[in-house]
Amino acid sequence: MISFESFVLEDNVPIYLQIVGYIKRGIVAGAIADGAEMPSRRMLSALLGVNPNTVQKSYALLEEEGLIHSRSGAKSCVAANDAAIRRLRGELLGQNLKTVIDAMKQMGMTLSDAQAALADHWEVEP
Amino acid sequence: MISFESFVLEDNVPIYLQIVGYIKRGIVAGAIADGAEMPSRRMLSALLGVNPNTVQKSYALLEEEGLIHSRSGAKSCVAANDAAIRRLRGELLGQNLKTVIDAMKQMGMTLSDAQAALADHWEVEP
DNA sequence: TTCACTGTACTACTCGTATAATACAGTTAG
DNA sequence: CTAACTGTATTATACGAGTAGTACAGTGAA
Repeated sequence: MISFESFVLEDNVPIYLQIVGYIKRGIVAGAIADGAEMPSRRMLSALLGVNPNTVQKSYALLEEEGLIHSRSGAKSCVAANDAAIRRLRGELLGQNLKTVIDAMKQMGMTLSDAQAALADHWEVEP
Repeated sequence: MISFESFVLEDNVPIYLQIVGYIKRGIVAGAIADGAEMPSRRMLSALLGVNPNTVQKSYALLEEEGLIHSRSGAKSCVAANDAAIRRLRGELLGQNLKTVIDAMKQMGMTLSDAQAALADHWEVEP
């Protein structure tokens, strides 16, 4: 079962998208194996302190993308083979890096600056 | 005068915050010098294709943080000395990197992986 | 079979974002 | 001086996000 221990809510980005991103990254990392059970919508909403409808919205989005499979009454489970995981890794990496790279370039930084800054901030957090 | 040529609207993040971020990065890069005139709220809103009230919200936020100075009737101007710029650079860099580093770590990447990915994506875009 | 849990589906409400249309007083260049 | 611009303020509307409460049928273990 996936752990949501390191999940922290951020401001200015929709909660249901934060949940989707967290689960996607968990799938890429292998923390959630193919076929594994997902926590129920009610349980996860209680754990995160958000509304059940918000988690439902996240799960519906994951279902649309074919990353989880749900049957009425039973727990949802992960549906992500190796090909899907590879595609997902590239997608997430690209999205995350594009924002930072654009910002750093606009601030006048070079690739060397960026790599130095990345190394500086890598081990700072607990 | 600062150029908004490379400004592109993103989804899922408030427009007025995107504008604030763009201007802050411009100040850090030196593209907007201390004392320089800001574009008027009406002109910028027309240029970006957003509502004047949205730009007003951005400027009000920058005013609150002491990064611009406005007098009724005259154009607003930048108020950012070297100390303020240094503080701003560290602030923006930390915010941007924290999100990416957390995401990469959750995906199971090492610092080497991250630096390689950063280099891969650095020169891809026009 | 029973019963707790599951996914799913509603309605209603609050709040922040964004737009729209004005209005008014201060500034500044012609 | 004047006219075009400026910042500032107001009211109204629309939409998505998030919360709250409720309901119902399917699933699965005791």
